[in-house]
Amino acid sequence: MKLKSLLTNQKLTKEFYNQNVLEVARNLPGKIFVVKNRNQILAGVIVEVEAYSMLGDKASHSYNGKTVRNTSMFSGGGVLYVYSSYGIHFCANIVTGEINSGDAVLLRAIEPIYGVNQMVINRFGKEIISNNLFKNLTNGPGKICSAFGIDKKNDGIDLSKNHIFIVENSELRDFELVESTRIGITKSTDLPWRFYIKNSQNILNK
DNA sequence: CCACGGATTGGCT
DNA sequence: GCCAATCCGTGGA
Repeated sequence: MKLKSLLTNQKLTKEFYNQNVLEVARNLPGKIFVVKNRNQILAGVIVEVEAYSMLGDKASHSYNGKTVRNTSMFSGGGVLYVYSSYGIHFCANIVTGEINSGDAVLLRAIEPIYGVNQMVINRFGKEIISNNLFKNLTNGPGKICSAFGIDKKNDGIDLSKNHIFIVENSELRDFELVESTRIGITKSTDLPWRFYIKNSQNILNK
């Protein structure tokens, strides 16, 4: 995809984000996540997500209601919710639904398409040449934030008004969406709220 | 005030 | 496959 084409693709709308969290989660794979900095574009195709909901989902940060950490989950569809994980990493979520929904979609894996060199530097602190590196760059929620330079300072931003956003994919090929239970959690493990693109090279635990 | 554990990752066995 | 790293939000005392 040409860079010009990518930047003229339409941003996902408030109407899209305001849908039910499962509807958004099923439709985010294939879309393009973009971080636009002063002199560079970092972008990739979303290939794996998980839905988290305040309602009936004990694994969700919002399950027990609004707190200091999860405030962004109550800010309405199209807001970014970033939290620190294990004190070491950051994870990024797309808030869905209306104000106070407490629902969000976790970005679990992305297939890089622009700014790969910069992502490598962001992740490893230096340039590394390796064929194997590409698959390992953004195939996890903490890795995505590291590669795209996302941290707590980006928590609560509106995806429609900032340098971080998601656009339609004008060159998307047909793909099969796989539904499964979520991974890395200990509560509500029965909910089939993980969605990923079948045969993607950028997903662990297929 | 304090103790606990987690929506992860990477290194070592 | 197993486990340490590392820290802060959260909830109970």
